[in-house]
Amino acid sequence: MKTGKIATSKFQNFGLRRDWLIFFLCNIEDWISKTNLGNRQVESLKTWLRESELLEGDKPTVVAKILSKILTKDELFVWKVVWTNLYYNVNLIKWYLDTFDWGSTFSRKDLLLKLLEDDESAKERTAKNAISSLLNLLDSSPIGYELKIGVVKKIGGERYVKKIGTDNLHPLAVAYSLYKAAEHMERRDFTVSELYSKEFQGGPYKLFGIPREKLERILRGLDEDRGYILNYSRGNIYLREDLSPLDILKFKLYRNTLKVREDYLPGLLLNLLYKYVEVEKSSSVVSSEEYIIELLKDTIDALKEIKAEKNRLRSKYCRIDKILNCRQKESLKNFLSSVINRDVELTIIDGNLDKHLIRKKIEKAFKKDYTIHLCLFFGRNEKNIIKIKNLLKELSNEDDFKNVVFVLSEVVLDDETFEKFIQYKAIATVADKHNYNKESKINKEYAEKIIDSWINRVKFGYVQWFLQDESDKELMHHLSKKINEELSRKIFTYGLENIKELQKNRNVWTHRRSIRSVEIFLFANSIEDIEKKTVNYPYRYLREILKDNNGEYIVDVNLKIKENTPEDHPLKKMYLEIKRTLEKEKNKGTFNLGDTLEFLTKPPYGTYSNMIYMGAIGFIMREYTAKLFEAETGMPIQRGLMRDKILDLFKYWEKGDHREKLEVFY
DNA sequence: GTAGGATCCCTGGCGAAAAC
DNA sequence: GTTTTCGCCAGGGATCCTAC
Repeated sequence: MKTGKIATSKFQNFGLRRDWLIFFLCNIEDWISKTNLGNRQVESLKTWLRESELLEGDKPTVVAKILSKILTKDELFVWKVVWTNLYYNVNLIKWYLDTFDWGSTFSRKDLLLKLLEDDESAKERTAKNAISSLLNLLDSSPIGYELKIGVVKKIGGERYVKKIGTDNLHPLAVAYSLYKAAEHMERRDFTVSELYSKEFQGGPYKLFGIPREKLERILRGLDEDRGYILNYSRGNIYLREDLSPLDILKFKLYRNTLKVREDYLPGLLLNLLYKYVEVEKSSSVVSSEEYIIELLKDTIDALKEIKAEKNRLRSKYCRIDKILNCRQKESLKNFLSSVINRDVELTIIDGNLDKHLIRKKIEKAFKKDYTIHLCLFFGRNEKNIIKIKNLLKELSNEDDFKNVVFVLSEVVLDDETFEKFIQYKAIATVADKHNYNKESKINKEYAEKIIDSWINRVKFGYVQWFLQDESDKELMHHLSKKINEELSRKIFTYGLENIKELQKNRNVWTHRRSIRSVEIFLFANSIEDIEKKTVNYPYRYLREILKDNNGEYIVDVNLKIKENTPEDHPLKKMYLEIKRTLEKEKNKGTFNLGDTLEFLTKPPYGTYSNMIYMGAIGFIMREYTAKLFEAETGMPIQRGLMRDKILDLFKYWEKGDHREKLEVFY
């Protein structure tokens, strides 16, 4: 490792994020050409990958190639290897692990002050950048929130880190950390006691905070594994001379290929056996024939029970939407809507359902007219995918579903994943019945992790989308941008998203009431007036309502829409349609403004309560100030009252409240 | 020695969230 | 509703490294 400086800005303030590493490991040969990260992010990721020993120059290393194969089976193992490598290559990580004790909590400020104290040459800004990278790494990767090497929490205005540690260490992760330490310390035998000393350079305690008792159990297990990995006796660890850290990774890869068989050994059965073996070891009872028959009877009963439970669960979880829990559904929704300005409503549908059931499900799925309606479909195999594609082609062309974005994941829920999920669920249920609470909990977690890992593959895989007569293939993590920039405009043809500059800021799209936005446009006397009132963020984006895509105003100085403005400009279109609709109400007596203008909330307009739409309606309703009268009082609707009517209008559209206040006449 | 690319570091704009 | 603060991110200059 390079000696000296701890503080560094070489990570550009970014941490190594889970999504980044997964994306890299899924595309190790061509990740640079496929990535949509910004230039500084790529620079940061490259640095993290080099320091993690996954890149050499711009080429993936053997370690990267092995980890890419382990990733889908055991993602946490990958992070343990990365963390181990970072300790030896990044002064900042080494400093963090060497300096702070397990179990302690410290604020961002504490970290900064300690860093400035320990690295006197560091400038404050550089130290801040370094801490920023470290916190970002802990906050956005499983190193922090799953391995609990630093759990980041915001208390009040400040971020705090709690260095908790984990005892959930794979034996081979322990072995890897020991062989890494051996490489750096140039010796191959250690004592457990020295692993727990402050001076030891790495090892499973320094890196992961594993309790001694748990570590000793893992070491005994490794020793009993025919001494392939290491020998352990009475607190002494002897590593093999002919093995390197890389060999441990190869061993893990080999184990993974055997894992399919292991998975079918029911965990509950193993637990039962361990339990009996422990009893036997601690007592002086010699196994009798009867005892063994009794033991086998119990285990065979357990196997039968698990088998029956599996059959029951296969029908219970026959549909993908039943397999996913709320958190997993939410995670997919957040992923798919990450950069979409409008709210998104998502429904997840199993493509194997009958056509009429699918139709019914979609009809019930969406509650609001102004949101993006997303239907995410999953299949079970390639043949299935072809069938679903044909179905979606048909549905997307139907009039009832012309505003629904259909998305089909090309990553299928394969039999292997499904069976593993069922296996763990079945063991958990049986364990629960027999009051093996710990086993039940562990197996429930395994089942969830199997699906989490599959969701991960889905997120970085391809999808086929269908909207009206169009369809295309896209990486799922690009779909959100595609919807925001293209598909949303296809649904809301006269929505304000058609003004490109308005898409640049999310705040103005956030669902909220904004009296000021209404007032800015309703009360203005001239364009200068509007410009003056929209100087500061976020209001400055609102003036774009009055511009076209070339940045030219579509209104004259007196705020009249120019004659030559194309009729498909969203604001002009809304203005004309409102005019046409209200004209019809002239001489007809009292009418309800909310009902009459409700068409604006649906496609192709998609009006809802946010800063830009409230501003736009404020602008359009200028025309009717003092021309409309309130039914209840007979009073003319002047500016102030018009503002209140507009606020009521949005409330009525949203919640159905205040309808009576919207009764008006000409 | 020099050119050009890679890396390191500082600065500041912007958006989102928190505080007022 | 407005102002302030914090974190994310990019631009760009300085320095280091490497190939010629």
